[in-house]
Amino acid sequence: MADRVLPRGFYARPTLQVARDLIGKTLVHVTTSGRTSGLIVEVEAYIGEGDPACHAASGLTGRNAPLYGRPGRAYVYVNYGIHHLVNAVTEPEGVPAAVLLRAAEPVEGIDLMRRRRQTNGRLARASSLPEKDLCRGPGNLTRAFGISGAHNRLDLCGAGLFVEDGGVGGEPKVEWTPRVGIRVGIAARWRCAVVDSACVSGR
DNA sequence: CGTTCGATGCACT
DNA sequence: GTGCATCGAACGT
Repeated sequence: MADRVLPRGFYARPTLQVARDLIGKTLVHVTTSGRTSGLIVEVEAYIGEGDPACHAASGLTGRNAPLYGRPGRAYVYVNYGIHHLVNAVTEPEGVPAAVLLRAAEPVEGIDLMRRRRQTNGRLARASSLPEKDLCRGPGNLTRAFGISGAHNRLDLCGAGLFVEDGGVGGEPKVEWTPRVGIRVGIAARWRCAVVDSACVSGR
């Protein structure tokens, strides 16, 4: 297949540009259980120590170190004790910033996603989920894709977990809104989402 | 419809 | 000990 994996140079740019350009791209995770992929429809930017909502707001710590590292790597952490959230590290190395992947439209491995959603985690559902909800919300996305703490610092420019150039038709129409679920830094409109996508998480 | 709230791990103070 | 970049069940209206 053609090598459509986004190169490191894609991530080593201003975070808002990376966020915008990730919309419509394809997130792919290949495991022994199978291949899952989906179109990215919602992201959020977290930019630098001056951003109060960014994990780097208090400077370098053991947890947020990946934010300061190479662009194009994954920053995965646990929040609320039960959800893994995945980010793509951006900007040149040394600048702590990333794009949070919040929602995707399932493309490949939908049965596998559904199985992961139903069997993984403490909040498993008994009934079968609508396809559009499988990767709706950052916690749901990581569960459907089988992304866990083991993926922290993983290079997104290699094999396994990566983002591909979608090559799908025209550019989707997007909107910029305040970020969701945070208590500080709500003024910045750094959430980018596809307008009218059923797979975008709402408020 | 709407809002509230418990689950749950761990980094940080 | 505190506070989350969440989710969905369980309520109330």
